[in-house]
Amino acid sequence: MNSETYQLDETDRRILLALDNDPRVPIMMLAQQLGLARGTVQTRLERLAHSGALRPNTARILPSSMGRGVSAFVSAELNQSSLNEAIDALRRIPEVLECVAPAGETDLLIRVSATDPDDLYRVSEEIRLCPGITRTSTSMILRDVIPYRTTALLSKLSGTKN
Amino acid sequence: MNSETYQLDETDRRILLALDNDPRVPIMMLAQQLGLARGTVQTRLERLAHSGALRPNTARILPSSMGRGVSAFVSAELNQSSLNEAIDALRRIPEVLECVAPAGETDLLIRVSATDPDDLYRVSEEIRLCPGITRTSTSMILRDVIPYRTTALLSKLSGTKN
DNA sequence: GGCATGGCTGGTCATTTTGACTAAAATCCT
DNA sequence: AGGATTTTAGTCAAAATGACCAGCCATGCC
Repeated sequence: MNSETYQLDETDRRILLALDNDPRVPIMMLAQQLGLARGTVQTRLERLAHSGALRPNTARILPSSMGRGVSAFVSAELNQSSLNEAIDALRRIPEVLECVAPAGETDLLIRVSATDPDDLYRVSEEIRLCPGITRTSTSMILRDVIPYRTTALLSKLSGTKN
Repeated sequence: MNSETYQLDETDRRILLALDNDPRVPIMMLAQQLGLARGTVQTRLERLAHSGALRPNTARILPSSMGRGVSAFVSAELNQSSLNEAIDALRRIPEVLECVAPAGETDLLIRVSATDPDDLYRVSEEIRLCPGITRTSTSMILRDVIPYRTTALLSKLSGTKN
């Protein structure tokens, strides 16, 4: 179910783009707006929901609306042997919004959010204390220049066979 | 409309958490599941939609489902005077999914996605050629350890006054 | 060529949901 | 305490939903 990710086709993309503003528009509106039969849209929506191609809905929530006005990237080096413990520990910190493993010197790049600089300090301390983490370096995000988006990619793909 | 971000309250958070799996559940189900009146949920949903607290729906789409299996962070240094031109140029590259300005040596941290390493090279070239960008350094994301989430934060807040 | 498959269409049906609107009760704020 | 705001619980007509269906058209396979 997770081995090969579901690939969106042109119709999926059109539906998703049409849902961009309001994910709750009635299926019939979608259908006529896209020139599809209602049943088709209904089927696609159902399929999409189970496809694993979408993050959970709460991934749409901006940290700032939860009183977390301060964001930062924490890069961490770690004791390679205890990677999994470190990840588990990180997962248990609510302020850890995201974590990736990049190639290069830093082993983990962690995105955190906090209420204020003081709180940010607390969170990065908490990260530093995770088992297996040997060194961290925090850099605050000064500005959210382009917020996460896929719209441009979606549109680019549109008009292509696949 | 953008100066002060809307702050979610406890009810908003409960609604959003309940919507996490399926953003299209009927309002009545939500209402009875949460022990609220239908009208309340209806009002909150409408308010939420206009609050600016949520990213567009397409932000839920995983790049992998668009045939973009390769992700990377590109850090860029730039000629400070032409910041805005650089940003505009970046915005016009569909593969640029996100961009933040962190404190520290790198001026911009850019998240990109590509179909394969070759394509990634092409994209980073395209970034390097943006006006005002003087130097870039690309590091591929080997693993998506914790995908973007706010659920933990939402739950943490629950049970608090605000 | 002939056939099965899968997806889309356009139609039906009974049931449920929606949006808009009440008035009254509860809650919040100062 | 008093006013403002929110929530409740109720109504209504109109619309959407989910679950069907048979027909049609591509596609791929033997």
